[in-house]
Amino acid sequence: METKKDSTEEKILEAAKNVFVTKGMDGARMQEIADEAGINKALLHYYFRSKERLFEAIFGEIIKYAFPKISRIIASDMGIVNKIEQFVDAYLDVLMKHPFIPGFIMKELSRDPSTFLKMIMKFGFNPQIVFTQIEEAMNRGEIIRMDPRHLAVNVISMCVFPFAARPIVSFVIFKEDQPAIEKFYHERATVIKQFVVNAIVIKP
Amino acid sequence: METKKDSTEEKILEAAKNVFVTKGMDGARMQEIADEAGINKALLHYYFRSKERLFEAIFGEIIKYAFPKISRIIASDMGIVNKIEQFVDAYLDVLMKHPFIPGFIMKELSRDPSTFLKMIMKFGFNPQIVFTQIEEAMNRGEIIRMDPRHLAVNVISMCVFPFAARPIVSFVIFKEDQPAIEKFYHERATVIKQFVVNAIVIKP
DNA sequence: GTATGATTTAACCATTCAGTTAAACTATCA
DNA sequence: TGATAGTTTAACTGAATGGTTAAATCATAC
Repeated sequence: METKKDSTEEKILEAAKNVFVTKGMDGARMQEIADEAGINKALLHYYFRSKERLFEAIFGEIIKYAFPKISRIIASDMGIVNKIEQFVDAYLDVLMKHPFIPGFIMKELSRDPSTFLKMIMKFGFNPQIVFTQIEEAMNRGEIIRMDPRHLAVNVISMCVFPFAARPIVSFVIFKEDQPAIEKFYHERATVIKQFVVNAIVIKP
Repeated sequence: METKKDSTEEKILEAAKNVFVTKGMDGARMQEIADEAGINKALLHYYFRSKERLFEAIFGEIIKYAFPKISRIIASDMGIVNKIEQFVDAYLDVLMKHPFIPGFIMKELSRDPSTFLKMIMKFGFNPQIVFTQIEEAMNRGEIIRMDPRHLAVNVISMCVFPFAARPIVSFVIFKEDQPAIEKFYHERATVIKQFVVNAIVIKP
């Protein structure tokens, strides 16, 4: 019984993810989720008692992706430039696989900040570690002087924002030319790394 | 007779903006808007017949801010580096005055992309102009070679994203230390300009 | 074959919410 | 004074929606 994972439950989770991600908690309709999962409302409630519970299931799942084992990269003891490059690669990799995450998080963030920030705390990464490391590199003259917090925000912005604003980017720049869009997003990692290195690394 | 602007209507618009901006179209409640405006639901419908109409009024207003007279800067014939710097200054200025805009747009974008993209079209700025100018500067060896579209996305990302993700930034980095947050956001323009110049300008 | 759990059907309940209505009240203007 | 626009109060309608329920059906295992 249920050798892999219960197929219906997975269908529900998949459908719920799609609907919640595009419509948000408020906009999502249980009926729509049921339809998309190819079942009926009764069965949907049979699996997940309430909309609230279903949402939390999805939400937790997504957060796990959003703040991934990148902590490990951050905590590692490699050089800062190397570390930034690995961070960008790892983060872009996650985003390419789950491009809807930024949009979803932005939406739910203002709706209910408290539960969200609680979630973040659980992953409790300490940015101070990176900030200190950046400052040391500056003192050694490896990279230019700048507020480490601004540097971090710059890097993360360039990684995340294009996914949050994907519809605008794809419409304004690419007129919905799908293959070109795909290509563009695949190039992001390389471009960002190059851009950051150019901006901060001091050549001897 | 309404010498300035009808005070009640303005109270409504102000209240509606606040509610729509934090809750989104779906999450917003007419009752809440009425309460926040210090009036009752009946009067609210007396001024704006429906939630739709009220939302559209707010939406149009906000879009006007979001895509401001920056077009003029883009179309001007100053040098590209200068132009980027002026763009960043102007854009950050708008964002500092209306910091809620990015979050709002992100939310409503996935809910109803069509009406939104229609709005954008109206402002019909042609990014191709800037792209061409960037390429010319590259050919003259003023700035390094890179896909102009990536450059544009990088700059805009660094400008906009911190506002869209403001709650996270202020929580993770600043632990809600308001004055520090304010200071940080005021520094953004200078930091971004410096960062971009470092990244792309070729020193002779 | 029968028991059990999964699934459907379809009706239903309770609540929330946008929007309406009518009546009364207030202030202002003419 | 009386007309008029703005405003309140309070009750209501109607639709959408989350959630429940009971009975019927289907599949599978025992």
